Amino acid sequence: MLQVQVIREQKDEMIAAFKKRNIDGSALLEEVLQLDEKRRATQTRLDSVLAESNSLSKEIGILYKSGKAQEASGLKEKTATLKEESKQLNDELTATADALQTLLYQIPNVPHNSVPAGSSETDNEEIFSEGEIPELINDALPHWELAKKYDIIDFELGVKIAGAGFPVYKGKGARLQRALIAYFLDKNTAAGYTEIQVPHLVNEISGYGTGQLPDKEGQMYHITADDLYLIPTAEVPVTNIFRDVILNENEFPVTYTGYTPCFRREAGSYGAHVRGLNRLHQFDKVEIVRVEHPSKSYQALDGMVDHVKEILRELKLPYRILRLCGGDLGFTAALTYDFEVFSTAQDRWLEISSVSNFETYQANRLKLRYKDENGKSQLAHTLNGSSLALPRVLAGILENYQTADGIQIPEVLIPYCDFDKID
RNA sequence: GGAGAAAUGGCAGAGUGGUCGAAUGCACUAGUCUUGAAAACUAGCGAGGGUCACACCUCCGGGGGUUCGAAUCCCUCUUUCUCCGCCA
Repeated sequence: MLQVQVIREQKDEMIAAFKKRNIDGSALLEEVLQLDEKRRATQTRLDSVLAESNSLSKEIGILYKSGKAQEASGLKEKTATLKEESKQLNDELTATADALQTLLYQIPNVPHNSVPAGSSETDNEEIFSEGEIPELINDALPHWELAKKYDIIDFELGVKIAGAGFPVYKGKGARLQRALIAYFLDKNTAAGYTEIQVPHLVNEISGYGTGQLPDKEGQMYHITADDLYLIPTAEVPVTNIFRDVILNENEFPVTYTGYTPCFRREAGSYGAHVRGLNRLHQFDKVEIVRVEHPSKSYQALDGMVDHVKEILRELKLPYRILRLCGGDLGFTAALTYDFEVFSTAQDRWLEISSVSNFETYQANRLKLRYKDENGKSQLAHTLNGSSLALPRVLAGILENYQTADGIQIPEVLIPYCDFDKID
């Protein structure tokens, strides 16, 4: 959520930046400023009515104490009008503040300077690529065929138990999945992230805190009986640890890593590109989350990118990094780098990580602040990234490491698997 | 799931209708003292809105109500604790 005060000061810059998202922000921001002005004016009027009524009440108290009940009841009549007035002003204030809040919830984050303009993923900017695209054997298979051939993932069984998009991993497939989780967590903790296990269901407030609500209401599974949401990413529970928190400056940086399953309804996204592991309703992901001082957050973002790079390098997977364009940028992000692994057998790139700086956008919703050197509260910056999303990494490994007589296990994973080949 | 108790500042803990945003202690910050540290002493020390700065306003788990006036009384929700039941 944007800060009204910043909108007041930088409206024109914001409008320019929103153009990169193909949004005309001028009317929206103007409305915010008008509502805010109305809010403050109403607040001021209400405050003065309350001040008067407060002082009358004090007087009445003193009068009663000194036995002048007659005079007191005279003053009481006065307070009745004030009460009526304050009630009205309060209703007005609440309505204005709600309208302002609703409006602010609808405004996405301001794209960072480096974000290219663009309308779709074709406008994303490739900034880096690495790794050899392997030459595959003649009858190379996509991962869903490999999964069947070696009996390591059973998609039909998942359909039977839950539905499409809920695969069942078996034998070496399950073990490889577990190996990847352990390997990612080990890499992250070695890089200084504290491992954490969090709830997989969150309440509504948490959904608002990180920005999944109200924007992506339909994306999450909602348990209506208890009004809880299945997490679409560990970002939600992990970042919400810091809701209503005021950090000391010396507590920066805060770094957490956590493994969770992720649940996404993916309503309406069916078609050729969602076969196999490409898009699931339930998948596993290891996430990294940072809370940073505003002056350090972009440095931290670069550090996260380097960290993910290192993992992919160790896995020896061919990948590229994209800087998302305004049109593809998530609602809450100021800058996002997507990592994509090349899926040889499908001949396409698969997104396996998304690393973002949200600046103060989430912090403002979360009320996540720190005390600066003057003892004033300032909003912190939040960041997060996948390291990594499991199914597509798995797809990439299966496809890129296939040979005529089985699937090789990447060297770094062999200690975690206790086998070096799926055959 | 049933019965009872509770929820106050970073923590502990007073406060049961009026100048209470809230005693006191601890912690913390600054200063005095000290060669230095500790101790002691002095001062400061919740958050938000508002203002050039004051003033002023709001917040004692959340929401609603009673009252001229609520941390204090009533209703409701949430959470925690104790006992019973159930259970991986």
